[in-house]
Amino acid sequence: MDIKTLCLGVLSLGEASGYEIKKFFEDGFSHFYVAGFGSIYPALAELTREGHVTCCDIAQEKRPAKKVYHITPSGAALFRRELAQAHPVHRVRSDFLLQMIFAAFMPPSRLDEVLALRLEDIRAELGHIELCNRRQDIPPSAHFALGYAQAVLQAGLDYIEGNRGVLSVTPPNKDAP
Amino acid sequence: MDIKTLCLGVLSLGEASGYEIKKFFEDGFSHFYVAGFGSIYPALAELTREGHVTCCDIAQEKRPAKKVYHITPSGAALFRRELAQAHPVHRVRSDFLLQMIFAAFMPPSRLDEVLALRLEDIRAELGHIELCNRRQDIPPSAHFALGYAQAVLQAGLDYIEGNRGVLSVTPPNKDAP
DNA sequence: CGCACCATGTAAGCAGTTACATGATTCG
DNA sequence: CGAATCATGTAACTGCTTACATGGTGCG
Repeated sequence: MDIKTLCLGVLSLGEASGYEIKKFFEDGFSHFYVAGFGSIYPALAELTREGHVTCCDIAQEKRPAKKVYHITPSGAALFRRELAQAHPVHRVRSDFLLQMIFAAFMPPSRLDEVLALRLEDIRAELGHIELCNRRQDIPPSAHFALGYAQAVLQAGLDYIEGNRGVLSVTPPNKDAP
Repeated sequence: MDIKTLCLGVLSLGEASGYEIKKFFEDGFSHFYVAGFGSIYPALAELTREGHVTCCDIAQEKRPAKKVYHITPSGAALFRRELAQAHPVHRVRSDFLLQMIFAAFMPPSRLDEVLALRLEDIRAELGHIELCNRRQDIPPSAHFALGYAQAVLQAGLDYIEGNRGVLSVTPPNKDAP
């Protein structure tokens, strides 16, 4: 699923501008998909050229004009075809886990820092998801996706808290030796 | 962490050829890192030019000659610096969860297929990890990373099995209306 | 006899990120 | 008064994937 398909997906839920498409993913789905303006705007331009979406310039008071995109029947058909074909890939690219493999080459204080940073990130993402779960403008199945992300993040959090002990080669000295 | 750093990491555990570096990640760590030959070989060549690794041509009987790489002190220092700097990013890019958001645009049979494919992938990865966990040639902290991956995969599996019901918009008709 | 494994490398291509450019409004 | 939000876009860059090229060994 490339970014063009993703734009078609969001637009099949309703009209939106490029800016709003980015926000759609940022607010809650950022855990499993991130896209920048540098990808979204060119994708929308191409989809327009291909006739899969149409575009209306909307002037606004007290803020910049925006371009609102609508999906066309050809776009909707393309999106369904894409959904029917795509293999459900789920790719993880974790510098964190890579760092853990090589934990022995880090000073203990740095190891603590890395774990703290990861826990912080997980907690932030969990908070994000909780907020997003209250949204009414997303399809019911999106809550399934959010629940999945939540379950997986929580499992990671619990794992770190329960097993960080195995990383410290030198356990905190019990008492006077 | 780019691929050059990763190669330094593997070589700081012991000498290896490009082929063996790829296998190191493939056998067990493929869940959170994948690299192809097209990345590894050029990375090793560059590290050699920079003096961070050295290379010995080793002829073998009944199989092709291989190039065994050794890390140099400058390479080891570079790797430690990299470990001390890198933010522990953990990025997920899931077509599967994206497809779930838009599940309403898929025929029910296709939805079943997608879920089955995902469950299959998870089970395969869990099996992979279990095998790798028995390896003796990896540092103890690598088992922490493997355990993390295992916990997270298991949580995903349980979530799908426990919550796939919410995806079917049309519950099996109770009885005659 | 074909396929998988061992083993290395090059070159083209692509998807996405980062940085740059612009500018009004609103909030602390 | 600086920062964040709203809003769109281009261009360079980069890091990785894919395909191509080569060739012996061993298994079913």
